[in-house]
Amino acid sequence: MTRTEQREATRRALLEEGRRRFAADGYHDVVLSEVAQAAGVTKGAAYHHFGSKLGLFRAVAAQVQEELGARVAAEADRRADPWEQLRAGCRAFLAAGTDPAVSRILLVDAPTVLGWDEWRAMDEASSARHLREALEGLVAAGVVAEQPVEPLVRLLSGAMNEAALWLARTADAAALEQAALALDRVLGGLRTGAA
Amino acid sequence: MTRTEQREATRRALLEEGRRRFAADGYHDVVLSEVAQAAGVTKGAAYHHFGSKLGLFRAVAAQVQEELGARVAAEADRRADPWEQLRAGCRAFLAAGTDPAVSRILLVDAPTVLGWDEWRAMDEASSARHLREALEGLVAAGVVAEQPVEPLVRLLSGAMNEAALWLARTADAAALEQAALALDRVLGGLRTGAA
DNA sequence: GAGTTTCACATACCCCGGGTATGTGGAATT
DNA sequence: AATTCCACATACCCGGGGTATGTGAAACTC
Repeated sequence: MTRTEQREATRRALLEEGRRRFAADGYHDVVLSEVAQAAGVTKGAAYHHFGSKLGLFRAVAAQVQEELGARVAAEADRRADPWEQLRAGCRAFLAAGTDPAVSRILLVDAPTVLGWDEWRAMDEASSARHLREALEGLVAAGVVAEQPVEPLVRLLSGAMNEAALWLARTADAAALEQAALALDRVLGGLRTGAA
Repeated sequence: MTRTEQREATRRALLEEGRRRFAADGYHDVVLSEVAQAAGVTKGAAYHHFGSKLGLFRAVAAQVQEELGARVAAEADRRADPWEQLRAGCRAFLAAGTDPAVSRILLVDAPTVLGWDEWRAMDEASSARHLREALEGLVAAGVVAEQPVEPLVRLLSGAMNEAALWLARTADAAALEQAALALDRVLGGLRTGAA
């Protein structure tokens, strides 16, 4: 095995095992040497690749965040109408909350582990950006009333984050539909010709 | 000084210093022995009163939460109309986010330190309860469309939590008004005779 | 293709800080 | 006045993040 191959292999193994444990046990309860051992290497490898426990977490969170953003975007792009794209994206996000990797890592631990500012920057780079662009497009198209988009993005982002966490705890299948309907009503308040 | 007096005094001192440090530095970066020392006692006192570092944090968070709930309720009670009460309460909550004790302790650290379930139970006992009762009242009065209130509470609670954190970072005074207006639009979507 | 360099780790160690077990002195009880 | 009680103080343990250094095999040089 060539060196770059080996390097990539251990890096992936650490990332994978870290993701599994961070999602299951939370940042604080994960011990780095155990992650390394389960990945077939030692703690030294983890520090060589990620510099610190926080570094590994950051890499894991970034990966999960990217995947989530892609999933939401993909679901939105299956619709033609911009308003339906927004709705579909929101629903996809809510559904994604059932994945502990999303709920535990991204929504619960990341803000306090990475700090709120870095977390927000990370969120902005993926899922929040889609939300912002969708809203800006709707404002430009006159579907949503002219207004500063930034506060709106924060409100909706927070609403969905919390709702996703709530859904993750309530195994009720009907809850997802209820939350989606409630979100529809809330979003409906933004439409210009709101009925 | 009598014993119960002394007991209360050290307890209050620890609570006060802990609150200050948790708000300023975050749970992880606070070292318990330093809190105790600044409070004029030793680590032993802290363990005697609160059992663990987490115990102290729990007590601090509960206190902040209670204060916040009272503040929001007080602001709401200054209005007569139920709909205006809801708006006033929401605005008061958003404004409260500038206090690091609220933003850092309650909104950022508490969910991951106490666990999301305990955090939610705590939130429910104070601020979220007011929101639920307000919404239930409005539904009963026919102002808000008949629907499951639970998902709605989660959505709005999350929206305001995140918005409060955002406001805490943007020293802009206009931002609060923008966020309040955006919240008005979102809430407006819930009214039955929505215009 | 032997020697040299590089580098991806492994090994051994440090040390901070949460937690615990036990001591103590003064208030409360009898 | 003697005893009990209890709110702490003191001394200690130890898990786990971080670091400094060693090592062996791949990659490069001539």
